[in-house]
Amino acid sequence: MNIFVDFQRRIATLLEEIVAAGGLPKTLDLTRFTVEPPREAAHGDLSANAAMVYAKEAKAAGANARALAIEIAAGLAEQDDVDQAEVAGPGFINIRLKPTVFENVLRAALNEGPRFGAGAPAGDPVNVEYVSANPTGPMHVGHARGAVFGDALASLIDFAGRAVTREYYVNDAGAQVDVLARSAFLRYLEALGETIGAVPEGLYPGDYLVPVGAALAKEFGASLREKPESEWLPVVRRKAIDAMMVMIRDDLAALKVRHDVFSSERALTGADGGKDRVRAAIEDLRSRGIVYLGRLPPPKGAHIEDWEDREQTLFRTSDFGDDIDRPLVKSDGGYTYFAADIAYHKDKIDRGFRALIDVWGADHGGYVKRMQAAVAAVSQGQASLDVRLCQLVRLMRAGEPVKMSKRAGDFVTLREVVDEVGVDAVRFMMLMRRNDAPLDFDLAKVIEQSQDNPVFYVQYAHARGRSVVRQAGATFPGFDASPAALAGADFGLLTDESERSILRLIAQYPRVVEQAAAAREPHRIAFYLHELATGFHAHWNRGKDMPHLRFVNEWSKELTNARIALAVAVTSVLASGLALLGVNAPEEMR
RNA sequence: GUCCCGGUAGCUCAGCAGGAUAGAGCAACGGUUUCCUAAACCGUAGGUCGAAGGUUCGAAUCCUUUCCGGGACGCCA
Repeated sequence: MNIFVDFQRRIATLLEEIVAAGGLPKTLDLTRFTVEPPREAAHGDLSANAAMVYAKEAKAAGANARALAIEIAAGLAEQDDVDQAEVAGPGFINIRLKPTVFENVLRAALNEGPRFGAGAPAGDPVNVEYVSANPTGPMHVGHARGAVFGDALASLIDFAGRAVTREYYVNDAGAQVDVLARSAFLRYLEALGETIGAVPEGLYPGDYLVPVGAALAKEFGASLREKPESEWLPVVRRKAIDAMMVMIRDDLAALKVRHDVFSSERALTGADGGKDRVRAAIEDLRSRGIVYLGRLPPPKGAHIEDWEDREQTLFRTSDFGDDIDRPLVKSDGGYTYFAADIAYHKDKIDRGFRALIDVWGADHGGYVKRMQAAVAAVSQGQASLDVRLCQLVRLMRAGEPVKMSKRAGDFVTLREVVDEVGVDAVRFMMLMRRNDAPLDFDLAKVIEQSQDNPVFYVQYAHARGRSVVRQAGATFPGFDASPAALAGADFGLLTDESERSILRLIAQYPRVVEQAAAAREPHRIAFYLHELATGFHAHWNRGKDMPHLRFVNEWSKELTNARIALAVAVTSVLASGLALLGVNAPEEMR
């Protein structure tokens, strides 16, 4: 139940009547105006800007914004659940609702429970791809942001009513996995008793490959040692990639990030047998005349030592909005990463997806246009790709930047941070920030100030609400706190202004969900939850000075019923929002 | 040189398709614990929304120019 959408519709109906009466042109776009909660409580419960938006059109019929507003307001004022509709300022229509509206919202929140705020199923299924960290080592803190963001975004879109598939693209086909294999082979030799000394430049030095080497030694004994690289490399590579993916899946689980589908780049290329779908995708484009042999100008800015001007296989991405055309085949005959990525996105489209979302790090920003061009080309304009860029996390330790590099081997792993500050704090902190704003993540600070982290504030509100419900049970033996029982309470007893303001916040939840999903901005949920928690804490504290405002009133079970209903609705919405963010909603704080 | 993302209170950040007197947390200062958990609450103070033009009833928000910071522009992934 979304009262904002409801009134948007009602005003649209009134506008249609005005159009029919000749007061506005027939071509009116009825989606242009908004119904929103006014910033000032004094302005009522809802505010609509319709009259100002259509002022120009009204002028043609001899009216102005205020006259139009007065007409709309008059129509609204006649409706049963509208207490008052008045025109203010340049033409705002401020609507004050009868209490029954909010009582119905409360009832809906209780009856619908965890589904309150969910959107009706609508729209194309969405494919959300996120994380896609290379299978060459454990996840580090830098990966966490995109992982948490993508996971929460997927949950949000799903809750808002669109089917979502959560996907991870495993980059298991490039040169980096050969490096991984050589690095693992070194550890294998080490496990066989050889002294390997320092890990050579260009290989991954991390300790996490030690167990992989040991497992290889256990499985193959010394048999791999005598073989040429061309023979052992595919074997070691397979084992190492599998081990890395197990590790990454564990890291994801620790961060409570889940995926439905893991897609392998290697499988697309047919490198281990099977159909070469990269080639198929390129051939498809070639047959349509958008792949050709040509030359590219040398890149500007960054000077490249070994730039060679040569004829190469190019994809005419510039026909689809990219700046220049892009190469598909490397000089050694292999596919570029881009070529494989085209095949991968084509695969998603072939699986029926028209709406694609990719979550990338900001360092891939330069890649957006060409990928969108590719999706447009491959789908013949039927599919769209939305890329959400997460600015890189600057990891700090007491004000000092910490370098994060797999090669250096001194990166801070995701696991270390999760173990230290907890998954809830990591997730909430990352989701309290817009994805396209940079984030300084100071380890020392997060650990030291974890008490001040907003996640505890919101979780505490939930725990406090649950405690209140338990308290009601202690005061009234056999108290029935089930939503069904509470939905029958007399909500007319909730007359205090701070109770009403909490009800207003609850009524906003469906709107926040809808808009956060449409804007693809999970952080709006986090901010909303903080606001709801603030309202709840504030109201709770008023009960200290004014005992008659407490949730549990031993002298009135009716009043207690109504207020516990409010508390249950608040905890229900908090739990719902926290679930979208993947953060635990505790029964009590320890 | 081109492209992308930022620039809002001392600090970290919100600001919802352009809406009414720009908000929150932290830090600062002053209060509140016989009372459903003080991991909380109340109050005070703090802002030329980087700058300049433009669009209109109205701009932190849209457009142009410009300054500052970060990132990307290679057959890497």
